[in-house]
Amino acid sequence: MGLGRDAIVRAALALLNEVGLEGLTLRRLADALDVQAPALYWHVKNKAELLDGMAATIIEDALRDVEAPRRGESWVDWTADCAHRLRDTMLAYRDGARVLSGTYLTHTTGRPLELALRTLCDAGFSLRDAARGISTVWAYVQGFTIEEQSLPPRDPDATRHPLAAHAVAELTKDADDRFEHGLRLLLSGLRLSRFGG
Amino acid sequence: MGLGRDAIVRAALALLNEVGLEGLTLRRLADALDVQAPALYWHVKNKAELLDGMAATIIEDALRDVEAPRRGESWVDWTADCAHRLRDTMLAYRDGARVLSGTYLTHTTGRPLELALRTLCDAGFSLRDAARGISTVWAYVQGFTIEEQSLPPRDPDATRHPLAAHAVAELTKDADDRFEHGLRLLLSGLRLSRFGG
DNA sequence: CCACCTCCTTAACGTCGTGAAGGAGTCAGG
DNA sequence: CCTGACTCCTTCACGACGTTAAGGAGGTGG
Repeated sequence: MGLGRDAIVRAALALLNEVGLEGLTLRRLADALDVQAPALYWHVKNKAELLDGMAATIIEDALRDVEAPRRGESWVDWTADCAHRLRDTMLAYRDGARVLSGTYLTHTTGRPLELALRTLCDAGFSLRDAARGISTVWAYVQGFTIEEQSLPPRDPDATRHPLAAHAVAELTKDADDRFEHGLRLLLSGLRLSRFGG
Repeated sequence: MGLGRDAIVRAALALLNEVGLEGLTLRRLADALDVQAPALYWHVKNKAELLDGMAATIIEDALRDVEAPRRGESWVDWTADCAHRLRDTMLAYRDGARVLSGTYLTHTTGRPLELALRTLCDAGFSLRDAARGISTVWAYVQGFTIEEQSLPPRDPDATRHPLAAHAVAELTKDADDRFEHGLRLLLSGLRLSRFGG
């Protein structure tokens, strides 16, 4: 028995939901595991490495049971499904998106990445365009979710910037719809670019 | 004379380029200003507020001299220009994108936001669609640039995931082209959605 | 001359990530 | 059964961090 690196990462993710990224401290984590703080260093090199492990775990949880598109499922819907899985899993943890911040989509995602590339190539994309397309979707998902998990926006001066005031009101509700809308925007652009470009 | 909040924020941005976000400490910043650390608290409430000010300054620098589209300039190119300005300014500072991380596009950006909304509305978008479109572009820019400024990706196992290996090789060069490519994807999707949707 | 306000200093507190040294437990070899 | 060696954890300690409290120097107005 004892700790094990995986148990530490799981406990860190659980603790993250209680105290947030700012409050995630090695001592608190050690407390939650009934252990003294330096004990963690036997299993984990750094706090940075711990955060890396947390990010990898989040991505893995999100994409673990992604399969190749079913018969009749378009690559557009398949890709949208992956994007939703990623966002949902990030949202499942407080500051989840910021934990992934700066984690390349290639961190421990060999299999899902391979699957996505194959799916897009089968749909007629060159490998290069498939790679760029996936990377674009990933950037969007991450950017959107980071913002979504941040503090709400300040209200602009409604008399000097009336459109902005309405827009902010619009943007503070219906996050799910907004995500879906932007995602479809991106994917329809991608579909449009499939041949030549 | 003396410090002044603005001088502090400027010095912080300069220091950011030397030591990075992790190394940006109030004591070091105070040193750079020939002052003791607690002196900063006369001008700035928190370190958090300082980071907020840095983020606001970056956005302002990026969009300060954006004007309404010139005659003959399409809204697509105008929007792409704004996106490039944002990315370029973020890239001008080490960890620039992470500093903006979680800063809504409405932070001290009343005027540029208003301009963008007006431009898209003039192009035929509803205010709602204009707001969602801009927010989508912003999410993409931020997500892309955060990733761009992070550590390079790990190489996937080339024998188990051959496509992924090629894709990663593709994604580690030509960041400018990749950014432009994804941006155009997004904007062509946006153009497509202009009426109905 | 004195009181006040502004802006800075020095001292200090609690917390953080992390390193060094060592102690209990297990287990293999003689 | 004893003795190392290895694993995993403890205790102790260090330097750096953000931040607060108290107070001093400089100017300004009564």
